[in-house]
Amino acid sequence: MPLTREQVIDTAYGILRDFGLADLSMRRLARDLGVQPGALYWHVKNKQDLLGVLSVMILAPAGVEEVDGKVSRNSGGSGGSGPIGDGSGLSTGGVAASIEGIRQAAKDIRNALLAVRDGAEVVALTHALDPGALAALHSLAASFAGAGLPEAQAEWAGTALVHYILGTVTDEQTRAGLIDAGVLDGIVDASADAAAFAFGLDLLLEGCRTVSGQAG
Amino acid sequence: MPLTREQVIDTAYGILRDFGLADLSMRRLARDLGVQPGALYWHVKNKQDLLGVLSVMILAPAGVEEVDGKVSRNSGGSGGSGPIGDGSGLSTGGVAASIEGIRQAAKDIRNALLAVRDGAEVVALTHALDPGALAALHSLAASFAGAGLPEAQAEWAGTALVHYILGTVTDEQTRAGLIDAGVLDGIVDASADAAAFAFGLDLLLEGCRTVSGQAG
DNA sequence: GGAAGTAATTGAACACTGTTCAAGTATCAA
DNA sequence: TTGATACTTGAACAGTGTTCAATTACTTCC
Repeated sequence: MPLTREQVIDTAYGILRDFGLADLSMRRLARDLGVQPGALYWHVKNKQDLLGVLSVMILAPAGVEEVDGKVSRNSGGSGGSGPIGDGSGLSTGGVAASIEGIRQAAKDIRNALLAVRDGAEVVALTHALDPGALAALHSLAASFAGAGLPEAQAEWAGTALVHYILGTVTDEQTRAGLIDAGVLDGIVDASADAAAFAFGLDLLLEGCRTVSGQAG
Repeated sequence: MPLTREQVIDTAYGILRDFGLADLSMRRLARDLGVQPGALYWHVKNKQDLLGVLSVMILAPAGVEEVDGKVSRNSGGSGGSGPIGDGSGLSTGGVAASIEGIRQAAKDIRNALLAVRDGAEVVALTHALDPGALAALHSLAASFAGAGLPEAQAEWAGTALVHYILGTVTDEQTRAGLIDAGVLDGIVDASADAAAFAFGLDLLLEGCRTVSGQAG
């Protein structure tokens, strides 16, 4: 039977997950599928298009679903959802609840990125070429609107958080990759990374609380 | 007369500044110097080494000087320095003064990055492979220690800020590049970008103030 | 069953990338 | 002038993403 787009994407995802972005070349992908490189371009527009699809897959466990253009959050990640996330897409609680929801969403996104090698880099690449293409990031950024900030500021806060997440996790994974390759020595301290991430998140969200309090 | 390392670096800097990272290939660089590509490798270890040097040059206007291993800040950027920056490398004022100094340093770094095409991307690349290689970023991160935060938290805050700066400015420049290339439409609104950056910076620094106040 | 038409794949090529290295050429000191 | 050092060349290696005419596989219709 002929090659399908699904096979191409799944195999690409497997290479990325297990070997990283550097190993995900069109030729390597074709070889793994037992096919010539040109064949891939029947199923996929180009490599960036493929990475875009992979970005969505990477972020899927973070629990954003798109149905008929409506976006709702689904309490992704491991463990119970926080005090928010009723699935309506509209915040029901107050400012405090919103901020806690954002915190949880940020952590969910980080976990999703960490589950795939170079996940953050791939997502950052896709996001750079087309912010708004990734629902998970877009809805995270949008959720600041329900946190007591005026429109412009809410947008700015959202992009700040997205940049922080992608930058931090990209660094974590780059460091892990270098250590893994023997270029850098040291050990990967996952709990330290998690603590550092949580602290930076605290700063942003505390700042958000303060600013929204004084200029609501 | 023979080619010098300085010529190589200066020409590379010129290509980067005027045409961007995509145009800075070793072959293009060699062509501009009227030389074969192999000749470059007598003066420069490899491309990453070259980018490392360029990163230092890009950040130079942000006003960090390295003399005998000691790092001091030199009130870079346009306009007068803030209430800090006495050049001793040690903060003399209180927490508030430190935070204002950090804010100014962050803005200076952003301006330095914006002055060169893809400046943020180049610096981010260098920083990823070796954090601590770039004095300007390192000293910015270190300056949180004088802002009333315990050691571990100060380090986390520093890396958070660095990630925020590099991520945000990389995005600004990528967007500008895409618009310039006609891939994306819209106009570059520099003042909006500056306001967005300043707001994200506010969040981080306000958060820092709050956290340092409750857990000094 | 055979012809027609579409769907999919091949294989080769294009225009690049960073990097290496034996061989050759300048340049300078003895 | 010889010898050594400094530097450059030209070619090659091993890749990269992408395109496209020609070819094969598969399905549909008569």
